[in-house]
Amino acid sequence: MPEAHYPNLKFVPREGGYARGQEGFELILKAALSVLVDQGYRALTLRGIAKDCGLKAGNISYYFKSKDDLVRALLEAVAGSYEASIEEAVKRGGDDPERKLTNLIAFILDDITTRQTTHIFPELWALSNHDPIVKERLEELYGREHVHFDRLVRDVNPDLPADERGVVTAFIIAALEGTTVFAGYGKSWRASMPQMQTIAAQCFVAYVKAMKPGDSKALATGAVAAQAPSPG
Amino acid sequence: MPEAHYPNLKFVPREGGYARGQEGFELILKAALSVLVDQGYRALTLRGIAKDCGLKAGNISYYFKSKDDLVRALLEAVAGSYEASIEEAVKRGGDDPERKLTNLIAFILDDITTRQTTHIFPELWALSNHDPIVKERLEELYGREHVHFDRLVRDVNPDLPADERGVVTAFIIAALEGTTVFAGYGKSWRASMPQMQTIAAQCFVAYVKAMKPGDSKALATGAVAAQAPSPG
Amino acid sequence: MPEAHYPNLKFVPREGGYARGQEGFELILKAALSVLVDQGYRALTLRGIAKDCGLKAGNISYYFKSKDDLVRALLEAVAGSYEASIEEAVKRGGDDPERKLTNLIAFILDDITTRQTTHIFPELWALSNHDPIVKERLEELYGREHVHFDRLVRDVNPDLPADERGVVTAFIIAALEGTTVFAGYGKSWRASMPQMQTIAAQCFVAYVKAMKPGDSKALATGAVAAQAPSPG
Amino acid sequence: MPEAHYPNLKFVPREGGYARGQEGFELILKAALSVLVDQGYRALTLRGIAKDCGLKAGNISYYFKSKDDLVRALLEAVAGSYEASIEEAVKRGGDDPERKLTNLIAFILDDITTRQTTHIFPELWALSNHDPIVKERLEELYGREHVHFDRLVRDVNPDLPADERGVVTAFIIAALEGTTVFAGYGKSWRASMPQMQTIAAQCFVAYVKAMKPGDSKALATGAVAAQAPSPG
DNA sequence: AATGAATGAGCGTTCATTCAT
DNA sequence: TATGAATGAACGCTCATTCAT
Repeated sequence: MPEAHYPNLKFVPREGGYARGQEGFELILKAALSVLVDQGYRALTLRGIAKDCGLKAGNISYYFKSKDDLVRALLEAVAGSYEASIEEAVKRGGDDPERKLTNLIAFILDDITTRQTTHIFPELWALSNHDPIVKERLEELYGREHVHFDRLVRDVNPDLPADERGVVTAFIIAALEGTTVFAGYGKSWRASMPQMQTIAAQCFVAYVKAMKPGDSKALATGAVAAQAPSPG
Repeated sequence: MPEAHYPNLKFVPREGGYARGQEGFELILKAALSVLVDQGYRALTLRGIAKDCGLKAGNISYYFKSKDDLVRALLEAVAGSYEASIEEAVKRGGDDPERKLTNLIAFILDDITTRQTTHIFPELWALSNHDPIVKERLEELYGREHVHFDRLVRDVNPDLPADERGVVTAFIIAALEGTTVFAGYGKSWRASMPQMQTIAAQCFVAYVKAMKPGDSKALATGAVAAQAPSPG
Repeated sequence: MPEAHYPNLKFVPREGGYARGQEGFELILKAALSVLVDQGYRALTLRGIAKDCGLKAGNISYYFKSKDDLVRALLEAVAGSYEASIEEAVKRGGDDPERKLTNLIAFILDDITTRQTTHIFPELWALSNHDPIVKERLEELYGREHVHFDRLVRDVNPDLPADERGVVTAFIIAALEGTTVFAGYGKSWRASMPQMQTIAAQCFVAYVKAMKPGDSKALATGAVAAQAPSPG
Repeated sequence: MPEAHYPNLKFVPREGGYARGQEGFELILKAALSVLVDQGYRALTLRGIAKDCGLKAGNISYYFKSKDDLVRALLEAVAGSYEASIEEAVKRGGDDPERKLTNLIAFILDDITTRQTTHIFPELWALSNHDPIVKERLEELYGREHVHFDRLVRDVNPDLPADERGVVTAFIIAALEGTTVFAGYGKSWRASMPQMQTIAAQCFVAYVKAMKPGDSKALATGAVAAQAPSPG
């Protein structure tokens, strides 16, 4: 259970590596993460980070040449870590496609109840609307998540054309991630997350299994037929 | 199509009405909304807002005695407007329960493709994690949305116990709202939103119809059975 | 007892009189006085005054073309009122010179226990160091007070040369006014003011009576002889 | 002659010492003192202080976490320095009680002719009416001054009961300090200060010597008898 | 590697003042 | 007369950043 996978943050040096010691580097990023989680993006100031890790503000500029740099590194660490945890969950897998999909759904929904995930991702979503770098990294992250889900969806329903599969997969991911806001850490429906896991798994697995090619053909808004996948 | 329902923002005076002119009041709130949508919360400064509406920074303090006040009024306007648009969509309704539910799903998914909705709500989600006022208002907003959805879900499947219905309803809302991040304005899956509307409607309506009492009983994580709702 | 002689403030129009209604004029000055007494000079803002008298800030600029003007008018009102109350006290007089002097001393010491006097005069003293207008008006005020005291001192000891008399008179006034800070309204020695009145009267009357010409001849500092006025 | 004892200001670090460099700390306080003396409390702004010591406004916040803090430190420096100079004057003493008292009176009257003292103390008196911290510090300062004077008064007239002695001492201090406003730096009677020193010494020493227990018994106002201390 | 010190820009806010109505 | 609205300047303060040590 990913109770706290951020402690496992892997801080990958970019572009030839950071010039100086790795320890201070990680120290700062962990402090930044902590501030972001505890106090939000507005409070993510160099002084705040410095205080959290016992350094002085000036010294942070020694490790990161600008705050933007630091934020980017933090973004990378967070995204990379999230990717890694999904990867791991996928590997733990299960015995058959449906079970694998179910388990991955459950894993995602578990993860978003984490304080870190609940607090960080909405910040990233907000940032991504005005910061192309965040936007791109987030798209990459969700792209990789999409690959994993898409593979499982294909295994569950091999007859589904790739494009239709892609969309339904995207919707499933959107649904799961979106649950953060409603049943994440400290949210109103947090206590119902176990039931939601059951519901999500049942709902999406059943739907994927029952889908037939052409089912997701778009209908004009207002004329969307409320119908189950076309009976075969 | 709610291409731009924020221009229709109703600025409801609080506390017996604002003492000062309603015009400047709305002018400022519209400017603030515009800044928030265009540049994000970080750029929501008094000077930024002032520039956007052709005033000077000091003058905004004449209308709102603090920035907090302004932000709260903006929050109220945004939330109230969203509530109103949902209300309206519910009224437009449809001929039968399934159709009503389908239409409401479609409406929500339409609305989140709006630039305003796509840009504002993630900001609110992020803020809500550290600002109790935002959190509370958001919970109220989604609480009202929940009431509407819950009623339709009940009409579609009257046999479902209220508590189970509440959870599945919450999950549906979470799924729809969460789609903002993936298929909202400017997002990767934006172009697939029509298909997603179809998918969401099919998936959730079918699931709700098929649900039997006890289906959403929580299963131990890792042992979630990938099963369709128990066949009746 | 001058418990509240500021309500008797006479607002004398200057230089041809103020163009408009006397009522609003006085209203504003009274409010300004009230703010000054209650909250100090720092809080003496147009908005503060306006709030206190139920007007709007802009309207004050209609009566006083600048805040400086208002402050000057307030200064005039306060100083004039203080002068008037001294005048009155002098008139109430007494039956013989010593008694007159004693009574005037007692009056001054009574007056400075007033909340208004205790709060306003230190503000004026402070202002006078950097504002020539305040300085000049204060000098005029104390000049007039000096005239009254000087006359009584002369009556008590007619043999004293005018210049020596002037200095001892000035010292008496300084001593009395200075008591504001130590035994004025809310001050540590406030409760001992009755005894101080006795002490001041005894001390100064006795000294004045005993003075001989040349007594106050300055001695080099550090060599000041501690001696009573030269015994005749 | 204490022409300028403020340059000797000892800036005592509070709370275990200031974390930052002592030099800049003192630089700022000296600049603040200079601004206060030269331009008054109204002009005591961070920007003004900064300009005076060649720093930028923001940097002052590095040394003092708030302006209040700075003002408090300045208050402490000023008060402490005044206390120290009195202490020193007391030590320089004299050969007998009367001479000691005379010398202390002369010292105080000398000190208040200093530009700094003349300009600063009225500001403090004014502030003390609305700022409890200033009020308290000032009371402490004058309390210490009172101790010194009270001891000398006791030596001059050992028969005087402590309570009566306390009041007459307080009055003497009030008289001396109050002279600031009339014969301080730049004041009308400044040139007569030497004579005032003689007068004050003669007047108060003679009075104290002649006092008998019960002399300062309060009389009903308006009935204060103008009488010398009861003849023994 | 780390700090203390400094800076310039910008923040929210308050203020005296102006002006059309 | 009186108000609402607006302005420009200044306020205390925070911030990211720089740089000598």
